[in-house]
Amino acid sequence: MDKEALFQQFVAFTTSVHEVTFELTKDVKPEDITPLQYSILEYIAVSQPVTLSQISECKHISMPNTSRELRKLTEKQLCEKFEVPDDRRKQLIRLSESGQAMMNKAFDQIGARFFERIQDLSTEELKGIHHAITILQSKVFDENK
Amino acid sequence: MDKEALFQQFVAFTTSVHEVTFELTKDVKPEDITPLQYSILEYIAVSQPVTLSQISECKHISMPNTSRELRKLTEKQLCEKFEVPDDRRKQLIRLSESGQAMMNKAFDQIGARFFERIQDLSTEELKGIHHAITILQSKVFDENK
DNA sequence: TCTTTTGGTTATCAAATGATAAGTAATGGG
DNA sequence: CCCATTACTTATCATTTGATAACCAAAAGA
Repeated sequence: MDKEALFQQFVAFTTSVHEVTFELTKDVKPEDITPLQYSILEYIAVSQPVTLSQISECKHISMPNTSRELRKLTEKQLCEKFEVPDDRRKQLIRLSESGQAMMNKAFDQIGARFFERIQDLSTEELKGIHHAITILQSKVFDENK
Repeated sequence: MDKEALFQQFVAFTTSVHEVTFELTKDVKPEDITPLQYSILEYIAVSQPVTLSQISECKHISMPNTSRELRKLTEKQLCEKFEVPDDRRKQLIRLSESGQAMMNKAFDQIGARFFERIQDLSTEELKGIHHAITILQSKVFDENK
């Protein structure tokens, strides 16, 4: 097995993934939201409720900057902070109703483009894709190395 | 075949890919080079020789900004511009020797991390991965939809 | 030839992001 | 109870990036 060739293929593949996700998500970010803020909202949408520290760590943003962006997002009424009873230093973040609506709309658009992209594939092929993703996810892109 | 579930899996997968590529490439960008400049160099490295317009289009950077970043890169002696005989408006960009050396070093580091990541896998598993990437590349992440 | 288009440049400005220092309040461990 | 640590905030500054206008020269088309 030629590992070097596999690496080449891997690099080309990740490039394609970045390019395609760019295509799928472009223009879905609503007006007056910065890319960074959108990516934070995306993370909250998937993982809520989350703490500031979690956002900071997972998105690789320093705590001061995370705090700043989150203030802006709450000012825009897109998410809300809740105190957590057992540790009054922490705060749990959730999308607000309008924030949730916004992200639902965004995901709908992305989904529509995704379905368009796979529309011509047979059930067999879709199964193959599901299987391929499962393999890669578990063997190469798993978080714990 | 539940397309909705496949979409969920797809989203989680692309997130993992972004995360892993971040881990693989972090700290490989040499001092005094901005992220944007690094990504341009990466593109040149893979696709050289390229024109300014190609960089602009593929990396989604406006021509003025592409021109600016490229000027900085040539000032840093990391790439070189060549005139193209049959159309004197165009310029072909290539990595300079030191630019090539820099990118080789970066790719070596990334490769080392990649190999570490797959070191415990059997030949069978590696073949499976190769196959999985081939499937996804052709059916989902192909450029022409 | 005249005009339009293409490929690229320069200059300038605004906005987004990153980095750092300093501070508060709550928690937890001795 | 004291001290260190955690979670988060505020303020400030530098850098990076994005966006726009105005420009030049070569090429291509009528």
